[in-house]
Amino acid sequence: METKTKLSVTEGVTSENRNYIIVKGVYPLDIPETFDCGQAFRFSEAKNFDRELFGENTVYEGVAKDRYIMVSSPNLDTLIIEGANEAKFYEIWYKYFGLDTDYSAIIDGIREKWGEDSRLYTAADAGRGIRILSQDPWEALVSFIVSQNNNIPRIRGIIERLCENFGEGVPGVRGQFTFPEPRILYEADVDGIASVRMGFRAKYVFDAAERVTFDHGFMESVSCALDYETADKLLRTIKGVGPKVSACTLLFGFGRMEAFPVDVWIRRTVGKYFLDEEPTAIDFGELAPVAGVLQQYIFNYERNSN
DNA sequence: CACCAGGCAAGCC
DNA sequence: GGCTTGCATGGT
Repeated sequence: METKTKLSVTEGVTSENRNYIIVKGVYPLDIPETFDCGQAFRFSEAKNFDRELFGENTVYEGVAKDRYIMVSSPNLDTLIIEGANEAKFYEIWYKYFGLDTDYSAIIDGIREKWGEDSRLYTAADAGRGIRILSQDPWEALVSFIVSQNNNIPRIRGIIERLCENFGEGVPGVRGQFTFPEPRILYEADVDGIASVRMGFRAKYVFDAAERVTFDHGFMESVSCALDYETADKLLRTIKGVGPKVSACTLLFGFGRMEAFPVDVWIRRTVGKYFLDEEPTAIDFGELAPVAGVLQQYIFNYERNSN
């Protein structure tokens, strides 16, 4: 599902002397939907932003790949990023925002396989601006360990405190921090990690930090594993990483689009989508390689329709 | 004040 | 192997 349409990138500098780019041809991409659907915890709506550049559109800000950016999507075909030039866009953000994947083809595929009146197509259509972000694997691993038996607002708070306490300040911006390196969290020990009020999850994050710090090939082994099952088994040798956390880490951090995280929402509603099939035995057909995208449409739709 | 939150490990049988 | 229970913390 490689994307075929060409993007057009315009770059410039704001009156505040910040780089920006305007990318056209990104259809379908919706920034608020993408950052609010529970896959990333460090981007939030910006209150102060350059109205000359962004107008009255909703703007999100945050740190990814150790860089601070402000982003908006004035329509589903346009992406504006402040804090990047064209070279950095192709080097970092093109992949981060999933622009190498043809989401129109996925949504068309859903309509063809399940029909226009199906609940799955309704969910996909409603969330058609969602994209699976390609996040840092270590950040994704820790974030989804923290997510277990937890709610999204509190997950965000915990991750924010973790970065404030153990990350590094991003040069040139106040109050923005990088995600802490494994070794820093290992050295902080369980008590230090627990100080950001993540409760029983601190010992799991410590176990992950210890593993990644001292087993240098670990993340690479997960990344390079030929089949999904091998990567999944490796991740689950970390304490606190079960099927759900592993699937989310592989989907959002390692780019394994075939991962299908089964959480409470999926378990509760799977029968409305797939005729009482077991979540682990769903027939995705040709869409199996991107089952994670379908999962995200369902998660988003069910969570918002209450 | 119970109950729940993008689950999991440990302890049972 | 499958099923039950406790878990830190904060929001409703």
